[in-house]
Amino acid sequence: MPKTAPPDPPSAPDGATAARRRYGGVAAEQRADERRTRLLDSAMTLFAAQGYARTPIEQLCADARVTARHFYELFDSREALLAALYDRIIDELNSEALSALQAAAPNPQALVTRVVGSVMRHYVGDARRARIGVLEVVGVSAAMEQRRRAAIHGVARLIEQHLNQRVRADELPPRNYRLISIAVVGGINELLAEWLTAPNPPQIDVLIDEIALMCQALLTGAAAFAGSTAAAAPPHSMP
Amino acid sequence: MPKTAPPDPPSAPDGATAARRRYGGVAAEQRADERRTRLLDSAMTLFAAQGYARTPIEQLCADARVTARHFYELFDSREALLAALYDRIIDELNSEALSALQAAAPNPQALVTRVVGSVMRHYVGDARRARIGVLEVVGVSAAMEQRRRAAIHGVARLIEQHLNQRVRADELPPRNYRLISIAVVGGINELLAEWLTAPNPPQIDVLIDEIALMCQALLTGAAAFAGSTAAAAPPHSMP
DNA sequence: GGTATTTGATAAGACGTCTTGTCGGAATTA
DNA sequence: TAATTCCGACAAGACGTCTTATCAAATACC
Repeated sequence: MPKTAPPDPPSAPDGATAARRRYGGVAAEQRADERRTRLLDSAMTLFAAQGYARTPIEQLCADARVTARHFYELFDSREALLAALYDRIIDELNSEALSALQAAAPNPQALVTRVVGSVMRHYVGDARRARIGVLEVVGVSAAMEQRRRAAIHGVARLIEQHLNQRVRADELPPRNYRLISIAVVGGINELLAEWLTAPNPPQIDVLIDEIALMCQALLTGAAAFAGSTAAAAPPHSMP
Repeated sequence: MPKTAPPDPPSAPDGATAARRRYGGVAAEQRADERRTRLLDSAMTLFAAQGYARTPIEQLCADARVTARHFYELFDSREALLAALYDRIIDELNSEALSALQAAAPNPQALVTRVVGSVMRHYVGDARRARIGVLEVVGVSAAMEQRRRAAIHGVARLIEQHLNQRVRADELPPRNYRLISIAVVGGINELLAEWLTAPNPPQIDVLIDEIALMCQALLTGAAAFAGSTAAAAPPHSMP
């Protein structure tokens, strides 16, 4: 029985591309957005609670009340979901840092303390955020590592730009501060990992004070090296 | 045909526990050691070249000329092999750091520069070592992360002990330097990751100078904070 | 020389997850 | 009301790896 190919529907209902219908009173796009939001929320909770590696798609879908098919319409893979979540986390972190950096401060020391405090408090404010951003995205894949390192670069660049401002204000010797900035971000990241995994971590304020003090010490020491060896070193590559 | 159970061999040839025979002129224990060494060497090369995640046991065995059965006699899993390799790497790193720290130096500044230089040069001397120790062990599993953090703690403890020596010599204000030490190790680690993944990294000496300078700045700054806020802070927990 | 052990190689089962496909039913538009 | 689209649930194939079992050949002991 030669069954002829089904006739092409008249209005090209590709499902994904065209002519999506309202359902339950909400537009197709909005429904997709809601699913996406639910998935991101579930991922935020489940990835933080039991780890990314131990959270199968099935569980994410169940928690978010989304079917597997819809999941794959929104994300190519579980890792893509993690990447989207991480991007959101890092975007918020950068916004927080930027606004804190631009706020007025009586003196440079106070600015450092304030920025460190507000950024850290924001990051740790939602425990899930820090846990995912610091611990869970680590080592997932080569692509994810690249993304993570790019995020570190982003934050480091904020620091570097601020240091360059201080150079222009003659508070610091002119120099390429790129690597130092990266090291600072790496150090803070390590301290956060420490804090997150410690059995009975101290108050977050202890950590914040420690970080702020470290930054101050670094700045004080750097200012003392005005005529040092590498002060006029050429700009580093390592992009 | 009821085949009776095979009689227990008289001398308890458990294979693993007792009475192993010589073969090819070498003792059983030595044969196992050689297999173990070959596996560790192959792991060092393959994990560094193509990554831990993309190196199946089969390939390790083929490269090391060891069969899967022997692999499982020596290691419980692929991760156990990575752990053994990592332990070896970290042990060597600590030895290097310890001997560099105990060497005589004309002044404290020179000591820092020398220690940083020799440790870094050792670590990067074999590119496979740094790549595995810095990049590949990351995020493999919860157990592996714990091991990695323990290794960071170990190196940080060396730094901390050295700083406490300087406190006793009145070169630094008394204080708990544990978290700062951890942050320094984290920062260096991040710089190494940066260096290892950069498309065209600079000479390693550039990185070493940068790290040494950072340590100097940190020390100078810390010394300037003799009467600071957290100077007499109680010892942190976070074990 | 005969028997037992070790070895190397292959094969096959197990495992957990991803990914896609199908189905009836619900909601919507015409 | 009829046709269409969307939803939720289930299931089955695919995939890659781990892990164990089997077997013949090489080697050592008696």
